[in-house]
Amino acid sequence: MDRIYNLAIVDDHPIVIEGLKILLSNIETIKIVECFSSGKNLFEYYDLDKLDILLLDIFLPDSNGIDICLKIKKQYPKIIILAMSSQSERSIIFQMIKNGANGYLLKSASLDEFRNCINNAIRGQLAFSNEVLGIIDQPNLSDLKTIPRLTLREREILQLIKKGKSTQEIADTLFLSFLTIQTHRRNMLIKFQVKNIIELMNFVSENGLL
Amino acid sequence: MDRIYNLAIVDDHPIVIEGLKILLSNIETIKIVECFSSGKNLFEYYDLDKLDILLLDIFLPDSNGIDICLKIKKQYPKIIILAMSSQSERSIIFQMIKNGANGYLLKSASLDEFRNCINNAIRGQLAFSNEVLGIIDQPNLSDLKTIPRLTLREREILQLIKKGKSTQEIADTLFLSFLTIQTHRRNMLIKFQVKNIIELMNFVSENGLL
DNA sequence: TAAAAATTACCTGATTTCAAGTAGGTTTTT
DNA sequence: AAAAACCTACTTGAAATCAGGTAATTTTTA
Repeated sequence: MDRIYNLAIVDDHPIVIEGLKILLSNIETIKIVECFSSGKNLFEYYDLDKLDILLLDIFLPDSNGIDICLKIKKQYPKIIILAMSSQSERSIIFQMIKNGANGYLLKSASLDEFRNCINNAIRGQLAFSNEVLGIIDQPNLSDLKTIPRLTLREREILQLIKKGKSTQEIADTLFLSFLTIQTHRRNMLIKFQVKNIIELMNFVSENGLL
Repeated sequence: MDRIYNLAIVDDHPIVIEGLKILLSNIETIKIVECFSSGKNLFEYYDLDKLDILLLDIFLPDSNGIDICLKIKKQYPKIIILAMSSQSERSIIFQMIKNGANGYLLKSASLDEFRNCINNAIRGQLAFSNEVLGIIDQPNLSDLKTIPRLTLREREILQLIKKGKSTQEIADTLFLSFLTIQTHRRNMLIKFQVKNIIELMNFVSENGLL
């Protein structure tokens, strides 16, 4: 447990990198070897196989942490990947874990949480910041049951609903009967088990449909 | 120009605050007097009139930088306010300037940009980070009309609407009459000139209210 | 302290959405 | 070719939202 871990950061916010540097300078077992501002920069790095830990932002200008995580883990399974994000979308957290991430922390986490998560991840645990734990804790049925997929028409109608169009307006733009649109709306409410359009919109955006 | 400027930071990301501290430690004319993690914490501060500069995050847990900026500028017009955000919604930038902000910088800005903006703002200039300048350049008519701000109650109700709650459910959770909620809903539709809740939700999220 | 804004709550009536069921025709899959 | 899924469209009726107006009380601001 005495070895020095080589750590790299991927984040497009220089100010965040600066903060992380300070934070990590207090941990003697860690050495920051490189900071990247995009996924491209990361993959261009010549010495990836020397890395032990990767702090990975989810939202990046040219890519996203979810895909990067999968790619890195495939090639270098030993690298410990800690996902960071300022948002806490439930499904993103799960996708990240599914892709092999060793932890997930919100940028709003305290400095202590950051330190703890990094240390725990080194010890081989799955590490989450407190707020993330809270999100994971609430068992969400939608994690278990497969998400029904949208048909072509449904997607089309959903896009118009999202723009704030009423049933009548949708019927007019698609040259369909008002009643047909009503049926599609109802089918979607049933299929996604929600009780109104807003819940439907939430479900759709949370699960990246559309 | 030799004086020391008292600076405060409002940001709910400890890691960002840490980074800013380091960044600002290189500027001799600036002294960080306080860091706040929410709008509430800021307004509870006893010594606001001693502040010269405020670095203000737009997205905060309890409020938003746009409202905070207006309120601060009204009471303490001399305080230099620099808005920070990780997103670059055009209308938010303009709203911020309209409310008296002295600059706007993206958190993805380089450390030099941060430094320059702060220095320029001190010199009395409107300071923008490069990417923000690019966004401002494309003229857009909808920037002119002021976006009405939400009252406390409205925000509260809007948050419940966003969760998919019906008028009756909102009335129950807030211990108010069904009719009162209806009135608030209607007021919001009128005030933001939209025709239904979905358009309202869109408007709100596009403009970073809530 | 007076004026303005916000919060609460009511009424009436139109419009829209939601719920449940049916059903014929088309497209896709097995 | 049959089965399954999809798209279309209807009926009836309940529930929720939207639109317009009024108004008293409380809080905030000038």
